[in-house]
Amino acid sequence: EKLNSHTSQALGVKKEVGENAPALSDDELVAMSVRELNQHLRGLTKEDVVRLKQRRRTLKNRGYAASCRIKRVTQKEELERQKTELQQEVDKLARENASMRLELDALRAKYEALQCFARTVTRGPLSPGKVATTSVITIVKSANHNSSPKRESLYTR
Amino acid sequence: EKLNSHTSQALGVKKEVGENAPALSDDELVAMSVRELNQHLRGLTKEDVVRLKQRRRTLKNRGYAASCRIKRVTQKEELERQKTELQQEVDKLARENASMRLELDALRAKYEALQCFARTVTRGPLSPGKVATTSVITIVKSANHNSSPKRESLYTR
DNA sequence: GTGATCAGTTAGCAC
DNA sequence: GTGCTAACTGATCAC
Repeated sequence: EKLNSHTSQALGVKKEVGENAPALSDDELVAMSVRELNQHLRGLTKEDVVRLKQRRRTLKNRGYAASCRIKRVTQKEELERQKTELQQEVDKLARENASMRLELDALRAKYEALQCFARTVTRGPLSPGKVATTSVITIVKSANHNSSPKRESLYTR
Repeated sequence: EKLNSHTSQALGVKKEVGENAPALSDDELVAMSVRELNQHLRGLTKEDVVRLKQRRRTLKNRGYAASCRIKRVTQKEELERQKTELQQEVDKLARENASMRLELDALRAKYEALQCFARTVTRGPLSPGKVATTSVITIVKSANHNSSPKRESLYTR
């Protein structure tokens, strides 16, 4: 917005095109090496040398400020990116967690049912097998309705 | 650093203490309401009025710039805080996940062991009712190997 | 001397 | 007119 439209005028940099100074542009001046700069400094007033060096410094500073702002923005974006990434990981883990919990509950129920069945089988080797079969079916049904993990754990340990 | 040490001088604000202008300080001027300001404007040159208003505007802008920087820093800190929070949540969920996976594996092992046991037990007796019992076990067993929730539901319901 | 960053200033946008 | 913010500047620090 402010841009550098004024610096070359308001800063009072001389543009004596009649001399050996070929009216350096801001871009040229800022890109110049110190060696190159010194060549352009020949035949200039000591005051002009100071002014030109100061203009160069100011132009450099302008660039530094720009990269500073870019860096700031970049870092902020990076933070937000990492935040999004972490949030996705949280979601993924939470889903895994939930499905595992379901699986665990289901397996506990099945285990419990099998346990009851095994108990009845080992307890009554003399009684008719039809009774045992019927009891297993009943247990499987009740295991489906009972989905509380806490009470189930009493049986599995 | 630069501070406001120059503003009251370099900006050329008149401090005619001999008149009815009591030499406003920066703090006073910036805290003043428009109503109050107008009272202090009485008897001043139109030029001075403009200058004083401009000084007020500049002082205000100085404050705005400061709060803008504070806001920027605060937001960055907030982002980092949220990031840390999310990272902790990830760690917590990952731990839960790992322990559940262990629990699941352990339970699967126990279940399989019990299943083998039940199989051997039911194979022992020679009564005629065993055919029905064996078939029930077979159903339960196939439900175990198949850990997909969708297909499992076919057996548990 | 170079690069980075802070505080202050200015321009310009939005309300 | 008020508040905010991008760009710029000068001061200052670290290397």
